[in-house]
Amino acid sequence: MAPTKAPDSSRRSDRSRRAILDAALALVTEVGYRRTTIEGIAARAGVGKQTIYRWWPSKAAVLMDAFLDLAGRSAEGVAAESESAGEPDEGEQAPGIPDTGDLVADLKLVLRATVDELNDPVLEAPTRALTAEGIVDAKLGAAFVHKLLDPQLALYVTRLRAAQEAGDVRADVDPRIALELLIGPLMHRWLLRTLPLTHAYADEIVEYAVGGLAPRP
Amino acid sequence: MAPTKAPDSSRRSDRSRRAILDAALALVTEVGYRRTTIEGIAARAGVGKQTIYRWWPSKAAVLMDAFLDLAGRSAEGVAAESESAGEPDEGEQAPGIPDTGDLVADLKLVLRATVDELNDPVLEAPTRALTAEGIVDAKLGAAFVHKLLDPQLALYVTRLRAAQEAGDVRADVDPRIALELLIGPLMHRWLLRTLPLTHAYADEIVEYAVGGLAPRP
DNA sequence: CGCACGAGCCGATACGTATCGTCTTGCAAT
DNA sequence: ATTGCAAGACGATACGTATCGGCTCGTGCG
Repeated sequence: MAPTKAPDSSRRSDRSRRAILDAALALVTEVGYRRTTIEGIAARAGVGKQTIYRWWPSKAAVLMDAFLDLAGRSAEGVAAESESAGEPDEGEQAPGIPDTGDLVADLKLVLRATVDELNDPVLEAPTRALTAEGIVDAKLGAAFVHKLLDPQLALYVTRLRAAQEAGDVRADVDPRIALELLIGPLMHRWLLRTLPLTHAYADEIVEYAVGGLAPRP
Repeated sequence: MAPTKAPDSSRRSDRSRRAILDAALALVTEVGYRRTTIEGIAARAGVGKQTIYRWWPSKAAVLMDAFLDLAGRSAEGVAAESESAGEPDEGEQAPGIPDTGDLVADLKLVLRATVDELNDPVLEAPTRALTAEGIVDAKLGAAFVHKLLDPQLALYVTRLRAAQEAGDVRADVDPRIALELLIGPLMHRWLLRTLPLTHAYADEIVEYAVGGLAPRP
């Protein structure tokens, strides 16, 4: 009763894997998550359906891998470009949050970048699809948080810890909560589309939040 | 140019309507949104499929109405309780945020109630399903925000305006942004399940947020 | 008044389509 | 020879539409 016929990953076709990931991402941005089907992905990738079902348990899982793949390549691209470009671009996750000593300015920079990312039409559809799926499916949501969100949040924690040591933030503040004070409102507005998500909004959130975290004179 | 659309709502069977709404809500909490089907709702409600398609355009729309219905009845229940508690004639509609003069205490009360609501197993599944659907489907999301969220948020705006007149909040603060500083983190934690959603968390959010909104001495 | 009559909703169900996830078949690679 | 792969047939659901009698109204004639 072999419960799981473990596929031999050493024999896996990387060519098919990439084609599947690319096709999934393309279809999601083109026709939306609802109307992208496994069969559609297989057809676009020039791949048999079984090749998808062999390696992924669900459409959401495929999209998650595709998204991780995109994030990885995007990070590489930005890192390479930022050397020749004069102005810093968006999506500067890998190196962490800058620490110029000015907490407000640093956070504004990062939150503005996050705003740009969320407003990026290429990233919007897949991100919304994954987030929505994770909200309903606890298992997938946990994977999403663990693989994509937590690493980001950890950057805030280190920056906020530094701010505490510098005396910009009270010592009794929990960084895990402080960070949610910053990105919670951003995500809320983006997810529910209550009002436009702008740089000005990010700036105000930073100012209000840091005001509540700063030492009381 | 819509000759086919115009069911006579005066002849509508309220019995069927209720049965459909109840069945939809029950199925969503029992088997989840994904696996509740229109056919399943019809069968459970003892109703023809066409009776659902006649009055609602989609599964999400049915669930939205079911949810509004639930919220309405729940509000009545609360009103009935508070009546026997001593208040002879309380308005049956939205009670609003209390104003005891202590902004922090008032907000903690309301945010704790919101936490309890979000953790209520009866409300959780339908709320998650509707929110997730709204995140992906902009049209439905707008309806969700307009019918369910905005009325709630308006209560915060009035309370925060009062706080501004009382001098507890700076006059240059936009209440629409201040309110998101409060509920954004709550929703963020609930939606993404990063950490448990507790009263203690609600309290800290209120303290940090109000600290950032208060007049600077 | 009273009672047929027709309009329209209702429960039920058949229908064609879409998508799912599994299974089968050759083929290519190793 | 073994195993992944492309292609697609297959049964199972669920969708949304189209009808079919049955039932409940409001209307108008007697």
